[in-house]
Amino acid sequence: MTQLDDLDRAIIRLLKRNARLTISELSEQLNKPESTIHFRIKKLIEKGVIDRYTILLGEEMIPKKTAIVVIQAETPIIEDFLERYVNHLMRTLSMMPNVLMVAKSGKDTVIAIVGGENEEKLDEFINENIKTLPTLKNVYVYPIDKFGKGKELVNFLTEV
Amino acid sequence: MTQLDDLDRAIIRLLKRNARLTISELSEQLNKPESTIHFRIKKLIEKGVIDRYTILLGEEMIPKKTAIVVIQAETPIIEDFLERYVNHLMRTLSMMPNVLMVAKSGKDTVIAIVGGENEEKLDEFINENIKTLPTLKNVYVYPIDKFGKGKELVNFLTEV
DNA sequence: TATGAAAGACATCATGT
DNA sequence: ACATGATGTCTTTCATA
Repeated sequence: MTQLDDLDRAIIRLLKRNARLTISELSEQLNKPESTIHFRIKKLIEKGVIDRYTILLGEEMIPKKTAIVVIQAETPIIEDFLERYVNHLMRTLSMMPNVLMVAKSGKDTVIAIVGGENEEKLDEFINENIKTLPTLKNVYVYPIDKFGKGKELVNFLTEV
Repeated sequence: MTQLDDLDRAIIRLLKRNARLTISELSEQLNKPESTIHFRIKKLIEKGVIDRYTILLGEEMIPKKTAIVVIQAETPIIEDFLERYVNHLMRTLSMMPNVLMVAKSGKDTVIAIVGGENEEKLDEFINENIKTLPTLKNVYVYPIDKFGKGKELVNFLTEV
């Protein structure tokens, strides 16, 4: 594990908020010479602490309404079919542009984060494209009414 | 709503993968003049299509094990207490560094994405810090075994 | 590992097609 | 939408401590 000092953490926090801050701006805000900031960032990237730089899309590009959907597959008579079916389910869901995240939990459960332009279109998508998938035991839908933390995951996960 | 053309989308996709690409690199990869790329990016930022630039943390900084936790609050005798209690719950969870995301669904449900160094520490955290919260009706824990899409949300949400 | 200075690369802007 | 060139800013490298 890599040990970070205060300067490393300060750089990371500032870059998380705005990765377009120049080295000279960082140097000014943190009262360190440009070459030091440059050296630290280079090391952080080399060590893999900073993985990569990316962009977040703005409000007008992202779904206005999201929901977390918990999907449970019916246990088939032949055990081995379950794993294959759940994998197939994950691939199917992953391909849908409305589906922001897909994860597997346990043998028979798939959890997805789903987005839509508004509440109606989101419900429509879930009813027509998820609840209709074959061989499901349960589908629990948790519409998100308000984020308390991590709201921006939607901006991050949205594709164009 | 803003209408994007193929060039806009191509720029966004490349910047999502690597926001440190220079205008000249983008210009080369997309076979368009630098001035055009520069102009497009400027417009995309002005229009709010690109919200901001950020960094993702690497594997060694992020929790190795995550879980989605669905928390239902007990309905109190006095209706009005429920909203206050759920809001309090959200604030409490949001302050925990292990908690990557918190969202409210309906009147009595809070959903969180929680991370830990490994399965044992994650379970410990959930058992000691979440299941022990007062006035809960149910806590469903869905440990994530595998991501099918959106895996990087963990890199995005992790703080230092 | 930290720093200062210098060289080279880059973004930005204005102007014109 | 694209081309070009002028300008100032930023990154990167290297020598030194």
